[in-house]
Amino acid sequence: MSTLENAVAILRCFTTERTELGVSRVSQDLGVAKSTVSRLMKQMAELGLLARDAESRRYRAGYLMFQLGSLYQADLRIFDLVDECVLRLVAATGHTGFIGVLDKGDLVSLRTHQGAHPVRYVLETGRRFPAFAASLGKALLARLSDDDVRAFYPQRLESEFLPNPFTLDELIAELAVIRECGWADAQVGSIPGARAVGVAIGGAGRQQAIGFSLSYREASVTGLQREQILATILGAARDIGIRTGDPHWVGEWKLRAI
Amino acid sequence: MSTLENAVAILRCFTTERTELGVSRVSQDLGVAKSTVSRLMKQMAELGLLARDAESRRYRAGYLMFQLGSLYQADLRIFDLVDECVLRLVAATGHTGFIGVLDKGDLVSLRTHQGAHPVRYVLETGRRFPAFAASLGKALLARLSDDDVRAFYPQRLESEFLPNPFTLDELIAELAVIRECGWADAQVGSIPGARAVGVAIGGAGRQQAIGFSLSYREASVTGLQREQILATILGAARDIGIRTGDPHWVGEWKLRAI
DNA sequence: AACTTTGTTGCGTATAGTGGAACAAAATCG
DNA sequence: CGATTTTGTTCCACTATACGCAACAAAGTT
Repeated sequence: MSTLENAVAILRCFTTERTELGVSRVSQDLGVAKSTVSRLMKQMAELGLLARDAESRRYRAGYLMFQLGSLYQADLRIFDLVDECVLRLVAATGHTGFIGVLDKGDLVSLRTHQGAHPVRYVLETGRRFPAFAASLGKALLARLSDDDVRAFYPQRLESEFLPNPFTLDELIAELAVIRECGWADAQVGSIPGARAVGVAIGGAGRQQAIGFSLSYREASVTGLQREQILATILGAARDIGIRTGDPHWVGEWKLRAI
Repeated sequence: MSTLENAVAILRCFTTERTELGVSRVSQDLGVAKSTVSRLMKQMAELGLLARDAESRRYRAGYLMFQLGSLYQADLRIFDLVDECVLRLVAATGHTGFIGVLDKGDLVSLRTHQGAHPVRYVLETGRRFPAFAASLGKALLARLSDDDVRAFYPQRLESEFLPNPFTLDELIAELAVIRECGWADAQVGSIPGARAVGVAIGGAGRQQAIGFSLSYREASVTGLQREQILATILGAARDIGIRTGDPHWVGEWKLRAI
């Protein structure tokens, strides 16, 4: 395995919950020799990727990480808009909001805003799973060509997050519908009665699209409320889309019943 | 040079202004063979550190960067507080705010909030320079032991950002004063008439301290206003310090005339 | 004081990364 | 539209680098 792969793997060991890690821990998590991890983390600390607590001898995130994060946002100016928008929606509806992007066929979670409702669907930042198993994943996939999507997956689509498997052809058909109406919905994980609606927003050029979704419990939402949620999301997405010059949102879109 | 060093060097080539870069450009910027850069950037894109525009074949920041950025903030919860606080101060006073941390003897700029005043002191994120040449740099240094500080620098302190050089001993003496009163001031860069006041805030444990400063033009600020600025900054810093349990701010501090 | 647990250092080996040059593919230009 | 520059990839031989193992050191536990 290459040095860079190892370094990234080490960075991935850190989560928003586990913010301090020692050499041994990382070593056994990754199945890499302690010596290797020791040297590598030391080097990463020298480069600013990590910072070391002198007492506990454990590592934390380094300042460079922050700078890299700002870089991403500077590039993807949409993110600020989406984040702010999701925050507003979550405050207004009380449901949980997710923001994510596509990496090949996977959906990578960038941020989640917890809603006020007692039942919550927690999804740690950085978690990745098949895009076809989530609403915003499908919304993002719908922005790609069918051929691109086909390249990602086998014919049979299954996942631990999916209650019942379906076929690639069925997905492609669903994506066509999503392209028409601008939004996707899906069951959340394999939680019964939990659903989510997701949309995707791009930028002017060939900028990478970003998606967000709102999850709610089917039982605690009336049909009317559901339509309101959808209308709000679509309105918000359109707002952002127009501001960023996303061709998908400047035109008209067809309505679809929920 | 090691792979990791090269990779980080590549990441450093990106700035908030130059958000898209090609292989050739990076290659000559770093003085590394094109072949090396080509392979490395490709690999970095596969790992999510970079993202590639299929058309222009150039690279941008990848989603992983964002996650790493969130990680830093999750760890350094103070950052949110400071950022929000600086934003408020900038809005209230119209002066420019800087946020930064210490890396060895260098001050690394994490974020700047532009003020409303016509004359602005722009400092790109990620820029680093000697900590002794800036107000928040000195405020951060004051939290270290004299020995630690002495280890960073030679006896004679000079920098392009410093109007006239001074000695390490003088710095140590100044740090002692800063420790007493809680804040530092300095001329901004080598701009005549531009000054800044800076403070540093830590956390409960041995968390890395973070600093911020407000810069203003001496001519456009009366003595009274200057005192108000200082009082506001000190109050804000104390608020945050108490919330994060920073021992430097929970006690009393002595007043010092400006 | 014995015993985990955790991090660092040497060392031989083999792999992974390097620069140079040749090649391919765009973009630029006359 | 063909010539020329610019830009990115591939191949290859060489070497440096990063690897795992094992011994060691250091801190925390019992």
